[in-house]
Amino acid sequence: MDQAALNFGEPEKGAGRVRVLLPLPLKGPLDYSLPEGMDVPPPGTLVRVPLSGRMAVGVVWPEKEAPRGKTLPLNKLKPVESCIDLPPVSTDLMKFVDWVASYSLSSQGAVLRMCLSVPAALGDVPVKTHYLKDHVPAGLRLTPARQAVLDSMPSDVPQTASVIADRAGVSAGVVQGLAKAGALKAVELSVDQPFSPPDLSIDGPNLSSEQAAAASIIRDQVWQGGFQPYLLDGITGSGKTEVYFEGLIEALKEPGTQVLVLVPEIALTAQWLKRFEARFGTRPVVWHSDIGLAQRRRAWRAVASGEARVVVGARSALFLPFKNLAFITVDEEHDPSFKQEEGVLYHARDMAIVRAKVADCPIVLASATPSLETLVNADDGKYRKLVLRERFGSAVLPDMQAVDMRTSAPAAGDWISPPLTKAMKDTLHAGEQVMLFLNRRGYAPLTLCRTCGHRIECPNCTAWLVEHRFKKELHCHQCGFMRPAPETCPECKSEDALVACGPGVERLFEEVTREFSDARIAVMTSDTMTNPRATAAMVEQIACGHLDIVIGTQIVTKGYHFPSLTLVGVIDADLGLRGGDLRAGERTYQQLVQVAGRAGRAERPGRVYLQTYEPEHPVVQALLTGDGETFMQAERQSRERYAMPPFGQLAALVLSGPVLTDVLEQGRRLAAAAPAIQGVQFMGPAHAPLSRIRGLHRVRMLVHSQKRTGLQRIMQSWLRAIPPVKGVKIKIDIDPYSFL
DNA sequence: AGCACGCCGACT
DNA sequence: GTCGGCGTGCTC
Repeated sequence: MDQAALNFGEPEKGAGRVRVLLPLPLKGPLDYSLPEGMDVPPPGTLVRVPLSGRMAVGVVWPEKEAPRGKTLPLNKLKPVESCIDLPPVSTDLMKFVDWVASYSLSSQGAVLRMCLSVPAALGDVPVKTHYLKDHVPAGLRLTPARQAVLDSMPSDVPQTASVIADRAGVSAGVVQGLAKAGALKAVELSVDQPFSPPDLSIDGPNLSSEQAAAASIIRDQVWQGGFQPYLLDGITGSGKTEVYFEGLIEALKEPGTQVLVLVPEIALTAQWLKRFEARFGTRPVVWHSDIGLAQRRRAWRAVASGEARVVVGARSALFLPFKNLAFITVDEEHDPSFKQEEGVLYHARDMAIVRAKVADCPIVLASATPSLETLVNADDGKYRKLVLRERFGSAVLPDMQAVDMRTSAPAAGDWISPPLTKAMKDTLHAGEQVMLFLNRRGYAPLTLCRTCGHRIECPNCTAWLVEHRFKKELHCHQCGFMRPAPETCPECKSEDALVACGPGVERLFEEVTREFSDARIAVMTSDTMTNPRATAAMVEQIACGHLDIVIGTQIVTKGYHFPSLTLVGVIDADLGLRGGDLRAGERTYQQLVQVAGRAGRAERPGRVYLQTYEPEHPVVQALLTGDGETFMQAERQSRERYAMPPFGQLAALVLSGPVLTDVLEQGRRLAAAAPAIQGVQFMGPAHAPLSRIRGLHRVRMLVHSQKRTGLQRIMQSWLRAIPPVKGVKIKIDIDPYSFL
């Protein structure tokens, strides 16, 4: 990550002219004139401006040293319509937008769009009529109902008619009648209730000496201020959360400060929020992709005004308009979901570092299984490392064992080996819970016709349709296509010839139901946990022991804590290794450590069974011996040897379009124009592993630089020179994580 | 992202 | 003969 050049040009005077950045993927800011009598709005001001026949909201952008290109004459410019009555966007945020845009090679406007992704927040906030007591006019007929209203109303807190009526035990009409008669005063109040500030006086739990030491270092840094990243490397159950909570508290002691906690989307659970509430006496401001429109507006405005002191959010929360950001935490920093794979492609963990640098504040990256990138930065001294080695309380790490599937094979058509079955029986006997982990949704990943050999594929993608037997449907996990599960082969019309191939969690459910007929079983996947309420209910059921066996995809690896769960069975420990991309080993190791961490968190020791066909694989060995350090050291050496990230840098190009020959032609042009640069290799074009998605053909290229930084410039000058092929889109992915 | 302008099918 | 399909292209 190139953190150089966070410099910013001084604002420049241009008479009656302002540059406005719009939240659109344009080349850069547009110029507008200032109407007669309007004060020059300072950079950061939100303005409403005309744009090809409509109104748009933008931000007055600082002038760079030299305005590139030709400037339009003042009289050709459209005037700014008005300034919006909201606090101006901070200089920090503008620097951050510029930085992210130039790092990710996307337009500033596309990045700004992530900051202003709340159209509702920029308009007027809806109001609701509230009522207060007024002087009762002479001659008012005071019926018993009216009297009840006046008696039950507080004298100073405005309330809505329905609340007042409820409390008085009358209908809302009575309240409106009183208001009409002048006995009540109407006040229009925003429907957005303010967030209550965190309570810093609540006593925290007693910290272990290790936790206390780490917390005190973070607290000192927060108190002192200034940019400094920390790696908080603590095994599962070591109480990392309590440690960074201490950092939050220290930051919040200063009036007006704000703190941000970034978490993987999926980890924003009711359990996490409950924990927060216990420590701070209130809920934090929550931000993620599917909070409702009203909540979005309320949260955005509260962040912009400074009222929101603590924000917990998924990666997009990085782009909120903080006024005074004083501390950032990235929890589970290794989590691959921090990489944004659509639109502006960025890694939220890396951009959080930049955000902290711009805000000049400390940042903590927390994980039980830190990414190699972060470990290297810590070893290089860029990040300070804090280590927690003890599990909190009396909990001990689970006992891991491998099941060699070559010698302990399950019965034909089954997926659970005899040793794991036995362990499950013992665990259930002891009144404890079992979790089975299989990172595959649905019943079976492939449906095959025994007669003609036809494989049922998605019509739009090069991908098999996955059977979802609970819903009696076949789904494409790439594009969302679905169709009813057929009875006969769609190709040869044979009856009873379709067979499901390979396991999925639903199939596992079938097997478990058969083998453990009186066990209470839950399946946890994104298909069964579609809304937070259903999720919370299921989690509660498991946590209080109403379920015996949990079968889940990666969704179970994050954020949950089940006290009587003592056995974890990993159905296919090799699954993640097959893709063979550069981080396959690292990612599988991290994921399996995280699943294993679900076992035996309370006083009961846990056991983990890893079913594998390759027990001697370094990942499996690292898990069995508990020696992750040696494993990551080996990973590090191999990355260093081949100058792979973070020792070198990668950029991927994905070309896509409806006509394959056009896409290939674009690839050929790009390859032909690739510059010869020492230490930089251009690879491809080649068909992408997923060669068609949503009907678009895909071709990939990869650029590899031996140097750690600076690939952007090379990419830019290379791509600028290429004539575009119509109907072909080019996506640039700096620091790619997906190679599909 | 909108909203324009711009060339080819089913309607009064 | 028109209304309108959404395919490229521009927005100060």
